[in-house]
Amino acid sequence: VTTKLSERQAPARRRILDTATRLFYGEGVHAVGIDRIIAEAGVAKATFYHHFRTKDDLVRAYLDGQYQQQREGITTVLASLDGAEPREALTRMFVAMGDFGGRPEYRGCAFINAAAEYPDPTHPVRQVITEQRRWLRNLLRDRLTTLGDPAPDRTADILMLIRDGIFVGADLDDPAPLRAAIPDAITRVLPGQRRR
Amino acid sequence: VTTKLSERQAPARRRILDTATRLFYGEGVHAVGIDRIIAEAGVAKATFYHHFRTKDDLVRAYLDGQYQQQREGITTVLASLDGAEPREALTRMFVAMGDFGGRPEYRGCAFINAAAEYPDPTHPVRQVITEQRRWLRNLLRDRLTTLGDPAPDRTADILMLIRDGIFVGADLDDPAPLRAAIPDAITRVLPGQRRR
Amino acid sequence: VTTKLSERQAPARRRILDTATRLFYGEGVHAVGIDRIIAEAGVAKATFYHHFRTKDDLVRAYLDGQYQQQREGITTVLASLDGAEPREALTRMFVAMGDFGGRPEYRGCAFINAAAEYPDPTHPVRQVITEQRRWLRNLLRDRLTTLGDPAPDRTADILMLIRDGIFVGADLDDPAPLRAAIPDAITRVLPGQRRR
Amino acid sequence: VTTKLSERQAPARRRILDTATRLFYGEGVHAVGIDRIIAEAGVAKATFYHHFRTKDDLVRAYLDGQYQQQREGITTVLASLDGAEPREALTRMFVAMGDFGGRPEYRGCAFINAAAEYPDPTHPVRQVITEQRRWLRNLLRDRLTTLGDPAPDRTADILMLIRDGIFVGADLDDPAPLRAAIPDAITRVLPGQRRR
DNA sequence: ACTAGCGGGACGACCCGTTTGT
DNA sequence: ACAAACGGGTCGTCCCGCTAGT
Repeated sequence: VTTKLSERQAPARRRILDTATRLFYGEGVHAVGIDRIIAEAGVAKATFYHHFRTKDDLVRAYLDGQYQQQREGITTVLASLDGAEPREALTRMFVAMGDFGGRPEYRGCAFINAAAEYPDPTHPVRQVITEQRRWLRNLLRDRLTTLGDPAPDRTADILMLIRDGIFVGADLDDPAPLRAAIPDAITRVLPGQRRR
Repeated sequence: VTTKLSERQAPARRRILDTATRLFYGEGVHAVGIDRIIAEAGVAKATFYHHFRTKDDLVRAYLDGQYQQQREGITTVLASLDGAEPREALTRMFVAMGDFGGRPEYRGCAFINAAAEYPDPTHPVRQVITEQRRWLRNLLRDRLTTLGDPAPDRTADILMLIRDGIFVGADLDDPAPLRAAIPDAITRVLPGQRRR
Repeated sequence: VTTKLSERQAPARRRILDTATRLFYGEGVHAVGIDRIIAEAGVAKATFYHHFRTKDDLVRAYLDGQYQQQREGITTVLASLDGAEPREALTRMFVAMGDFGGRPEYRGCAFINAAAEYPDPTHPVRQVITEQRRWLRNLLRDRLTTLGDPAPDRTADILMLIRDGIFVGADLDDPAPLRAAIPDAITRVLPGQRRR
Repeated sequence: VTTKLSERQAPARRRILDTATRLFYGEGVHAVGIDRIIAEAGVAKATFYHHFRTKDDLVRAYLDGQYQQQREGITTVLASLDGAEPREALTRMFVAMGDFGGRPEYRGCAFINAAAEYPDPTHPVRQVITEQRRWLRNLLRDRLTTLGDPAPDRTADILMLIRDGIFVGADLDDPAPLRAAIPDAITRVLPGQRRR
């Protein structure tokens, strides 16, 4: 007569983290209190503090989750582009970012937004952000190296500018023209191609 | 025999706004309470609420100030570049942004940071941000038109990406390589110039 | 070049008292702050505190004014009923109370309402209320004596019940049936008249 | 060996409501702050806001409690008068009101007092008051019908006047003569009885 | 592992009545 | 007549800890 685990609802930790992700991303970290999270996750306070020592721990877990999701997302995109021409693949990757920014629930880059609320660069939360950025920059640089860019570090830095610009602009401006500009931007920035 | 107004300390409103600017920019809006602002500004609570109806009003005033300062800053830079070649002037403008991002007290773009804490796009605070962005994009587009860019709107969109990327990256990454990449980025993005 | 007093708007003290009367009666004493009164009266704070030492002083003045107005009102009604049969005059007086309670801006008896906000029976505000009630009861008793009531004190007490009931009920219940009941109530309560 | 729930001290919600009832009734709603209530109830603020979403919610609960108490009180009185002559029972009921008004801690009618602090007739607090009054009036009318009153609605309206007069006067005037007048008042008001 | 409830105390924004100086 | 100052008050929310019970 006991409910099997497989039939039970998502375990408490998952529910907490999912709820926190939704609320933190949608409304900001400081704007969402623990009480609201536990209420919407349907768990008791003690349960929350059993799984997360403090709110900041939860914020870290939230960003860790975002980091992993982003890696999986980009990995998937790149896998689907396996046969494509390298330059084309890179462009498609940035277009995918634009697509992401065009979704109705889009609310900016979780990392950039979190950084705005955690000014102290030594804060653990910031470390996740730093790690995510390093990972992405390395990925770009490796791709550029493969692609034969004579200055892959430099181009990677520039592509990072574009990336941040996309994530910020898709939130603050009209995403339509911005997304339309992405392939052009990548083309201009990548080396060795005649223009116009 | 009465103290002249000019000799008195900065009037209350100024002190409040200056303090708020320093704290909001340095630590985030939600992270700074009214009590702290009035304490550091050395004014009474009633005085604060005499000058600003609500905290959001103060936030608006803070961003309005940032907007104006930014306009003045860019105007000054452009004035000092009056004789320069248009393409060069534009590059210098972006380099100046990088310089701004290299300052020790730099903490990101006040507008992007504020947007992260005000998710609701209809909020008055967001309107200041929207206005600032429109102003900058128009300025860029006009410059590009003067410069003979065949697609000034498109290039302006791309330059906005670069701008946001600079302001974000200068906060989240090592600003040195980022700043070094700026002239290159502008060169690549601007039209009609042979590359490499 | 000085504006003649006769040309000026209502003097400050009057404007303050009128505004306070409107707001205190309409929204309650505790619910209305000094700031609001001076704003709506269009006077400076210093002016306010020049005319009234404290808020409680203003409340007293407000109730004094209500007291006087009520006396004048009743005096006027009675004067207009000078020739009427005494019993009829008394009835008319209570009907007039009901009429007062039927006005759209009616919000209950100023004295009863004020007493609800000033529980301490020794408070100056309460003394105005006590005085008003004594005055009215005496007036009723004298009328009843004139009218030949063998127990004027007793009947006055009962008529006071009716009065308070009218002022309370006209605010809390539908005033229409209440007002219709008034002449009947007086008839039943007054002595020596056959019924039905 | 664990303390049974029944042996523990009164649960938080009860303590809060009891304290609020005492203070709201004794000093007025606006005059009593949340902080004072939680201090005297010995609960934490979070506990308070766990049980009552806002202060107004507590005020509603306070009046709901008064309403129920009053119903129980009157029901008890009527039960104890079960065999009595109907007219006598009604008189006794009003005498009981007077007794209530004669108690040292008496501070007026909780409903009338609350209405004075909540001018807006659409406010939830007012709805409790309206309900209480409808209930009482209906009870009186039913009694009068039973008693053979040819105009039970009219007499009920008049008895409501008396009721309000008692509750107001017992607070604002000397309760002694007022209480002495009650049986006489009821006699005069009830139909069909020779007088004097 | 999870729940309900409670305690604690600092802090959030905002308003109170009052006084002073220009 | 205005602006500023003052100190404490309003209601409400913050994050976090703890106990008792399932």
